[in-house]
Amino acid sequence: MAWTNEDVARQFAEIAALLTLRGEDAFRVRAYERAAAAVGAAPRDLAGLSADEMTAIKGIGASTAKRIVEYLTTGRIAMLEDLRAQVPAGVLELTRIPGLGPKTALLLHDQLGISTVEELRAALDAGSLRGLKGLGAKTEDNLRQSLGRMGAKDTDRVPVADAVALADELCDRLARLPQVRRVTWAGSLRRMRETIGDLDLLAAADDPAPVMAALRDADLVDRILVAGEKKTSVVLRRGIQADLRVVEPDAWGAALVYFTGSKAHNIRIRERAVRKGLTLNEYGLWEVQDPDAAAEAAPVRVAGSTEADVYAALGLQPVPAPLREDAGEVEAAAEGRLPAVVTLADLRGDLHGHSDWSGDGKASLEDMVAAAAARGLEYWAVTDHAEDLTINGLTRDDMRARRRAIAELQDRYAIRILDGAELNIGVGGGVDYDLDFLLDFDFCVASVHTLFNRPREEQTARILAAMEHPAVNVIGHPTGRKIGRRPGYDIDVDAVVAAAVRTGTAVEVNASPQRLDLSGDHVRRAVDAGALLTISSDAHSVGDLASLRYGVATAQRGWATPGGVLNCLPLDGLLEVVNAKRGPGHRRVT
DNA sequence: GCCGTTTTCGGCCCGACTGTTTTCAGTCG
Repeated sequence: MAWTNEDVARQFAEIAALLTLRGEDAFRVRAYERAAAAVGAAPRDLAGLSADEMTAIKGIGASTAKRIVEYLTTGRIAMLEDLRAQVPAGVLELTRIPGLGPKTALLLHDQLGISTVEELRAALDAGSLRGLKGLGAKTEDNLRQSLGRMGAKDTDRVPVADAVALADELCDRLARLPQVRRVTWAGSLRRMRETIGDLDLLAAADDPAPVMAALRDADLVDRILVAGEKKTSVVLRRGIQADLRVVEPDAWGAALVYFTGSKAHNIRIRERAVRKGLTLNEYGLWEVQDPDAAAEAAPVRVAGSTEADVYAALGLQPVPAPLREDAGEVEAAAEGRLPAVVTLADLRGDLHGHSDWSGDGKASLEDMVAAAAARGLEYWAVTDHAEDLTINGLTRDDMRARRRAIAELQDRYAIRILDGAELNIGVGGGVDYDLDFLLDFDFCVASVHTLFNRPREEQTARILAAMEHPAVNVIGHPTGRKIGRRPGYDIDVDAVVAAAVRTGTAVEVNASPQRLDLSGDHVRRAVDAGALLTISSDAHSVGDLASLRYGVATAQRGWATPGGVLNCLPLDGLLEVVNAKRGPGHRRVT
């Protein structure tokens, strides 16, 4: 049961979807959706919890806890099996067609017996949808178009870094319009999720019409989905959807809160507004109108021009965007115990990077050092691959030669160049070279690069063994996942995190947008356990150093503070940690 | 189905846009 929480979350999400299709009470549906989210974000593995401990998690009640226990003990949830038996599998698939929701799916099934996408296609061709209540020619047309595009790459989520580039481009263009006072991107992109489903753009302008027109007419746009007064949606040629909202400047803060989400976070703070006798929408935080008041009485806006105003008026600390996932941040903000999360400016160095001494490095050592220095870093560790990685690794002689190159560069650059290596964790937990040779390095990352599909116990034991080594300072990309390409290898993250605390080894937040490893959820577990993190670019080129922002955002999503991040320490503090790991019997790093 | 510093019962966030309708349902976020 490697991914218990994710498994359970999926079961609940499916229950919610099937209940919706059955036309069940919307609040019951939401309860299951909320339970799915709560389980997915839970800081501990559910397998180790009793039903009582589960209900302590917000969003898990007696009923859902019982179903979790049922799933953990029997591997199935009877309620879900019943639902599956009642709703043909294809009907759920129908709702994945854009513009086709549960009501229409149910109508198609009940009236025409349609329960697969193929049957819908045939029904459209045969013209048998005509005459159905509420389905006119236009809807028929839209469905035909949607079906035509199913299977096209439209629906794929894009990596966060690609989305940032696209969103920046669109914002730059809109910012040039004379009507636009402010423009930015919001949504899951601002929360810095790992992948992005659509781009949410927000602009402040007194006259929205020209701004809407500018997006509709942009050459990046493939087609227009929605063209309203306050909202425009388009699909970009790149295949991703972009939504634009334009508000008056006084509503900027409230609109930014609304448009940043997450949906669950918004619901949470809107409920809080209601309890305070207020109502929150994208135009502001308002006093609730007295129903007896004169119809022409102007509504009173309590807050709206900045996000901080809106949160303050709700009695909340301002919540950094990456934390807005309804994972306890609202409660923490209400109690004034929101963490001061790590920021890019807190990073004093980068502890994982490559030069072209590694076979896969794309820039010279000096170019990398210069680039790290230009970013204002105090230290940079060059951690080229070690000899066991036969394709890219450096022999001992290579490492000695590189050491001379570092010394020569060090004379000319103020930034401290740490002589490092990225070691390979062997199948038994051993690493490259020998102890004596390893103690000549200043800093070592150790990572798994081979044999990804070992059993969980073996894979975990392998990493734990490497953590015991006095020269291993951090475990690189601890789960080995590549986003959208391969899942992580099967390890017990909680055990790794516990060992990190015990051995004084850090765990990496690899900032490469294709890794983001640890993930935000795993970071949260590490933070809760008190493990030390590194936020490292794993740069293989000069440009890769810019990835640090994604590592920082991932650490923020896991509630990490500068105090829990090794490379937020000044150089002497960092070296103290390295020497502490080595223990008294071994050579010191100075 | 969940939840409570007004509540253990009766609430549960709020709005834009489209299409098919003469006042609103469905979908989406």
